[in-house]
Amino acid sequence: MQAQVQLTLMSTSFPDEASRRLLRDLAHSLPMALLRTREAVVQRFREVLSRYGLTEQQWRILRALDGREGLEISLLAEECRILLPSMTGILKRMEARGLILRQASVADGRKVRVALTEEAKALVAQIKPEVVQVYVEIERILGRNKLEQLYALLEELEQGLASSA
Amino acid sequence: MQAQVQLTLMSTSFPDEASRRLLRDLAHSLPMALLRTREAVVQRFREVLSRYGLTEQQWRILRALDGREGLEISLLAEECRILLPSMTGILKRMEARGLILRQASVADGRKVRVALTEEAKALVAQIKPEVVQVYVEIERILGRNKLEQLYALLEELEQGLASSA
DNA sequence: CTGAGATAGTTAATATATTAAGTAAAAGAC
DNA sequence: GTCTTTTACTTAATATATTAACTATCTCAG
Repeated sequence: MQAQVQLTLMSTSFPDEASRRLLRDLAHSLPMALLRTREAVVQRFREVLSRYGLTEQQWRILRALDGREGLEISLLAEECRILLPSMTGILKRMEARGLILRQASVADGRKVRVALTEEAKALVAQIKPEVVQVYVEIERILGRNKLEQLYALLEELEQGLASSA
Repeated sequence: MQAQVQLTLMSTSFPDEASRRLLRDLAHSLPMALLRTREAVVQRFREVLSRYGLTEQQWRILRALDGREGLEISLLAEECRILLPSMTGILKRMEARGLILRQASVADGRKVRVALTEEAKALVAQIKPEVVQVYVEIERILGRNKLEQLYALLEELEQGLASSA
């Protein structure tokens, strides 16, 4: 079965319908499509964030912590989809800049909670409206319905891949 | 107008309908949704590619060069959505491993064309069927219609953002 | 020609991503 | 209560992303 697929793929002369469609899908390339669109979207946000000396990842962390008391690093990492080794460095830089505070847990010596400083909260409040404007533009481009549709499809695929893992 | 939005966003007590929807969209976070889905998709491909000691980026380059005589580095970079400074390092590693060849252009001393070695072509032929199987699974999860729908929405948003840049 | 720009790539510096190891504290097994 | 395993992070090593600066051509106006 696997060998069959390989064979038809390697002989490009007379591919049957099935492998022709697979090849077209391959040309589509879902990772590339997701990358290109994400790149285009993120660029808009980056234009805003870079004026404040923030990276996209730092903004994700600011957004996740905003309006909360604090969060364990692991939970924060999970929510922001940033791996722990990356978090270590990012939080170090954010702490050095005075955007976050760390406090070790008394109950569990391994856990560390991080929270926004007042300065960071003010920064988030200042940036948020500009970020909202980017969303407004995106919705203007795609329309509210299609945007919701896109969210739904992305979610469905993510969940499907996760559950069949 | 901008100040208006900011004001409603900062008073979380009684947000009106518009800002409430904007905040929900913000919680959605399109970059995060694209990231999460892409992460889930790419992980499947990475399981295959890592067995061959390839990164996702290197695979994009292999795929782009496969079946062609060669390509200028700039064009390759554009097609693979990899920035030139990154390309320099990636191509260096791929050349060291014997996957690509470089040849300076005679017509234009600045340009460099890269092409796959025979070894690389054989590697691509070997890996391709496994990659196709990942696509088969993705299509099984989402269904062909929804998958095409997803591609279309991603494309439309990307184009929209590009043209309104 | 010739000098001002534009192009193709690389180098440099900093920030993240990814995988593997390592460390310290906590939870469980016995 | 020790011993093993798990958990929460950090460190290390390598690969890539991003922005800026630099080099060697090339192009083209004058």
